[in-house]
Amino acid sequence: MLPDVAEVKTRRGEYTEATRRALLDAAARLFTERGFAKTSLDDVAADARVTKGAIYHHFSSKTGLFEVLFDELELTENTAARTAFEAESDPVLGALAALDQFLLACCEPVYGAIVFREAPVALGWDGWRRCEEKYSYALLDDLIAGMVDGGMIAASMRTEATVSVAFGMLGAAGQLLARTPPEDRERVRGECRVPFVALLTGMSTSTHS
Amino acid sequence: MLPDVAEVKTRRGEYTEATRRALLDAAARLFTERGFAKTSLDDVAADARVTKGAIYHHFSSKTGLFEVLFDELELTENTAARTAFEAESDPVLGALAALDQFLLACCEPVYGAIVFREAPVALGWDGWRRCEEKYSYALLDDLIAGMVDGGMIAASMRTEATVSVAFGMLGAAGQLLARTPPEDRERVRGECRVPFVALLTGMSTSTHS
DNA sequence: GTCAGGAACATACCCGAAGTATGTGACCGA
DNA sequence: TCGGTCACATACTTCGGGTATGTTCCTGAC
Repeated sequence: MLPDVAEVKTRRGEYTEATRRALLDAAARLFTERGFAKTSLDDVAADARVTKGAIYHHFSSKTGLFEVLFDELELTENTAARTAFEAESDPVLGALAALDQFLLACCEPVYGAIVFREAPVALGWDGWRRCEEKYSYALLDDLIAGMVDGGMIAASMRTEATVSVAFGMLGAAGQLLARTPPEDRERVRGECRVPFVALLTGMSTSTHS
Repeated sequence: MLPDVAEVKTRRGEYTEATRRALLDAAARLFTERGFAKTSLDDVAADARVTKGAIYHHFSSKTGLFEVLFDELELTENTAARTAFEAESDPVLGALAALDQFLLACCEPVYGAIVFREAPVALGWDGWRRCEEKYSYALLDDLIAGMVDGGMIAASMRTEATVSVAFGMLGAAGQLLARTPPEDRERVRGECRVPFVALLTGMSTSTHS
């Protein structure tokens, strides 16, 4: 690593952590701008002012690098959404609060691009789903369970299919927002809420199949 | 091309069409089994008993080959779904008929795998969406328009966001079905219908945002 | 104090796969 | 029959992910 901005000489660990951070930041930028497939590891390394050796020292592979980045983003966002959910006493209001938190996060360009646009490409659909099982799938499952236990929706809704389809909705909304020019995001975000509200309404009234 | 099974010597055009067909069939098989990324063009060529030169003679690139395959599958399926939709006089029943046709097609392993599992990987998310605009997006748009015009749902539903989110639902259901072992498909297909019915129900009753 | 050892990278190389350039035989119209 | 073009095959280039190895610096043990 070129010591061009190395004013502070502290402990070694801080240096290596800085390198790791620089790599993750560079990857986030380039993957968001050019896409995962069209970004080479040399590009990422150059952007972080290191070489490819540093990448393979800190991460297992290109996919591994992406996965760490993915986990970072999804952990913070998912925690925020879960917090919003649990802050409400009513599960339906909690679900809406979590939804709003999610849609808001998708307006931030990096999150939507990495988690919903690039992740299927980088990890494959199976890998993507595997990674999401800790986050969105788990949250959706809890969310639906809460509404079922509260008697708001029918128990027949608590299936893997419902969770998958709901996740598909979130993904589509996220990608749409990530692609929408900033000046239109507020409007589109409101429009995205509509089908979710309709789904919740339909779930609570329809007890038949 | 090795003339090992060249019993019938007919016109040249039929030979070349047979080669093209063989390439598309081989691609469909291998992309479905191994995935797009893990299938090389040499593999496809070998499976069709030709070489890579034949591929680049008939198609523009690996992506181009996939796109032709995608268009073929999506054209037939989309036509069937549209036919099912237009056969019903009531738009809501028509939408359900189209949905059932779609879910049924997803149980056929090639369609679901190519159109929903591999397409985002092969074409990137933007390219996928671009290709789908002719098919699923257009059909969903007409479908929603029909329900709005018939007064079944609020006009506020007719937005790009609703179409996108509905497409995300279909995609998720399709991928789930494509991944589900054959013996469970019937059950899962029924479970997949539930959130769609709930969405339609919710749309028709909720006139507020 | 020094010396072994490992952490944190850099450098050089390998290899698979997409894409390209060129060769070749067969057919077809003139 | 002869030039041209179609329908491929063959040989080559390029690019990028991954690996193997070198190098420097710090750290801790004696």
